[in-house]
Amino acid sequence: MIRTRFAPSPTGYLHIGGARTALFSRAYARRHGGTFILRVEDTDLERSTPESVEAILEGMRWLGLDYDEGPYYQMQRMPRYKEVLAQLLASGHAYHCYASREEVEAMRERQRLAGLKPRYDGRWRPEPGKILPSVPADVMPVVRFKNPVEGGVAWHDLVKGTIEIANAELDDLIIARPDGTPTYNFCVVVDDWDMQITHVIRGDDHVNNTPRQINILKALGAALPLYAHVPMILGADGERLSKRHGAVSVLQYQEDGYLPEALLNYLARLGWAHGDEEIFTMEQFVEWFDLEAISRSPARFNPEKLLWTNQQYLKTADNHRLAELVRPRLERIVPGFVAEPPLADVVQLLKERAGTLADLTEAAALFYRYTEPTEEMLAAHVGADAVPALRQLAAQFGRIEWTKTEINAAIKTAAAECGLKMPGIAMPLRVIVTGTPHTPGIDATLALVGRTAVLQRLQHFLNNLQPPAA
RNA sequence: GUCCCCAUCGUCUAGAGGCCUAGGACACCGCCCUUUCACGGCGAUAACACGAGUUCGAAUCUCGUUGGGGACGCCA
Repeated sequence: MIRTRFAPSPTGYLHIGGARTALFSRAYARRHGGTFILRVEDTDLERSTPESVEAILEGMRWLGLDYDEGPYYQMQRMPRYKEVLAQLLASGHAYHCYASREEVEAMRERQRLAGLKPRYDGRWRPEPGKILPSVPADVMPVVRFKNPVEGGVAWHDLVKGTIEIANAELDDLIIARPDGTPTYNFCVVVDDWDMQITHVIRGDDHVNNTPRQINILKALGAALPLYAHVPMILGADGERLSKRHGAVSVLQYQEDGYLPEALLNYLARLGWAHGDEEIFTMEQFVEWFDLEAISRSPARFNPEKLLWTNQQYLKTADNHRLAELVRPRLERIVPGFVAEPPLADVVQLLKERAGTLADLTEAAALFYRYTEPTEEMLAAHVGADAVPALRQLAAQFGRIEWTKTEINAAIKTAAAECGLKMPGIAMPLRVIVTGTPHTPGIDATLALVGRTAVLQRLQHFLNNLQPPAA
């Protein structure tokens, strides 16, 4: 039975890198009928906040990344960690270290200066026949894991292949602070062990933690999970993705008007591919997903392709769903918003031309608030030769059946009778009725704006025409 | 600096020795469609980092170089 987990630390929002890891982790479990677990790694009291927990859960919810178990919270598992800690101490796999923080930092500084990798030198590590320094009275010790000195650690990474690291590269890491609270590498091990995680799927930045965790697992006599390290997401400049590159929070994309399935689809394609497939459903993704197919090198985040992906989803999204997504946005920008014409109809007309819900909202606003065309706009688009046709239409529009087809017919007739080509009449109408030169097809637009408003605006324009200079 | 990992169009990628005069997608450019803006259709430009091997044959295997990313916390 396959069990995977997503283990974010609540020190900020859910970012897109985390979301992708969660997506992969979940897809792998689903693919194999396994269990996907959410575990909140909140042992950093200084930085973890309940707001972050909520933001992460909210992000997962929005994306539809549901889980089968959890959320588990590490802070609620303290007794268990302390128990295992005592076990490790008792078995001689861990020891107390009284070196002060300053002392260790000085040690690291010296090593760095000497061109070495900064490592704890094991001064408090007990060895047969070794005499330890005398215990200072005023220092509370940390607990260090007694890492093997000889040999190395190797594992077959499911995305990267075999990785091998010499134990000589590792040092005795701190697994508990002076106050007794356990640290990350230790909690992860105990959790993965207790929760019987079979596949640890996580970001590339954890590769270096893996040998340490394997060593602790071995000291505990625990079975080793399989590991899969997925490459990082980089910004457009190839640097590690950060706020500097624009939105990194999943919820920011929600706010910017992206559909969750579009974001997920884009994220899935970042570092993973199934032949030439670009747009696919979550079901297909789960069916096709395979850890071995994940790319081994980091990928750059490309906002333009995300936008395109979103557009693909917008085009085929259900009108009523889109209407409900656009409604609150419209309410924000149109005072006293009333959904007449029906939002679903407006959305149907506009969704093919929008990249985001924000675009869609902006375009839809045209049907719910009217801004009179500026003088410049009129000068640019409404020639004197259009006036007769406009007069004719003002009369005609009152009589016809108010449908796209009838409106279209009336416009064509008026244009023909007044010797105008389509743009010669469509543009003036567009500008006068909507206040903007960019709208969908004029017939469909007028149909939705409604007969009353169209006639009123047209009449208003005609009434205000300056009489020709006599 | 030390260790780990990586390397195909600008970007995301297909490619697991001959199917590759390297395919798809985004972006960019051009043309078409057109009632404006879009959508859409068609087309063009564009890549196997470099150098040695192995092999009848290498984008695909090996080594090196260069470049990039990650890690080196009493953060996770």
